[in-house]
Amino acid sequence: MEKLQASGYRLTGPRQAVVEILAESQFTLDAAQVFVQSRQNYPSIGLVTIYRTLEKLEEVGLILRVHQSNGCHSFIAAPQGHQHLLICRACRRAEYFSGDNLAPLMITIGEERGFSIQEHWLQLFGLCALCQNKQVAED
Amino acid sequence: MEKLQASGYRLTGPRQAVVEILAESQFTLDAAQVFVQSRQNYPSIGLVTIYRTLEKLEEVGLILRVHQSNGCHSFIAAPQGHQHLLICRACRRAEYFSGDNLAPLMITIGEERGFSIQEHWLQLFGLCALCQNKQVAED
DNA sequence: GTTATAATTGAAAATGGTTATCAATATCAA
DNA sequence: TTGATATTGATAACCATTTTCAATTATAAC
Repeated sequence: MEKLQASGYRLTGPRQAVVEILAESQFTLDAAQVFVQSRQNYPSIGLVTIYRTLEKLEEVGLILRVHQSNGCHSFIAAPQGHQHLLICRACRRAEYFSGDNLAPLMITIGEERGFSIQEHWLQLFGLCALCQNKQVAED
Repeated sequence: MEKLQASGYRLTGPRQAVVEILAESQFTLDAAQVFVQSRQNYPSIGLVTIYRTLEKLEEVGLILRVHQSNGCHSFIAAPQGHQHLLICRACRRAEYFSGDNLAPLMITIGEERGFSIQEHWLQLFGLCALCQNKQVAED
């Protein structure tokens, strides 16, 4: 919330509710899920406010937008530094990891192809320990 | 087209038009772009047919769905084997590359976190040689 | 503490990409 | 050639997300 305020945004009940939900969640959440959960802390919150708050939280760098194969977006609290996501396809539990050694490859590829590479995007998909003995879903 | 037929689908003019567009494109194309371009070969084609054909081509493995940050999907002819995409943010030119050495990391991460990792997803973004001296767009 | 101002909110309506419906048409096997 | 069935295109429906707008609220100035 401090970071939101530092960016010139006002501190409001609805925003606090959304921040709390995302800060505590171990799962990626889409707008509808954030809406349902935020209502428990702030019953009068509207879905539109969810979208607007998510947009601002992303802008400020507090949350990340996670792309799903159905074209919808989920969100999750942003990590410290540069990390990537490991996501369970069944329950959408998400954990960060680091240690990919992609910098040399990016340099090589960039030189070979004449691209100036700005960013890389890596995500792992699988089943978490809890879901491995259960049914499967999709991205 | 042979692969389409081998999968039990009929060979039709609209499908041929879509396949040709994607087979020849150096860029990722979204449904609307495929629609416009396919019309040049097959003027009566409808947008709905574009969506249906893209769905089948993806199912058969002839094209890949590329996720964009705006939530829309683009498509591109599938590569040989396991490769990843390097995409120009300005013109959406796309090239495949291989050589990421992620297998060891995936094993390590999977063991550490108790995940059974099924898939990894890597994409590079930047500016192609032709666009480096021009304006920038987004994913 | 009050007040003024501008940001924020929620409801309803609009938007835009994608999907379902359905009658007409075209493909392919017999 | 014919018949069964997949495919097509137009229209309408769908659904996540945005826009609009009047009412409310947080914050800064008093």
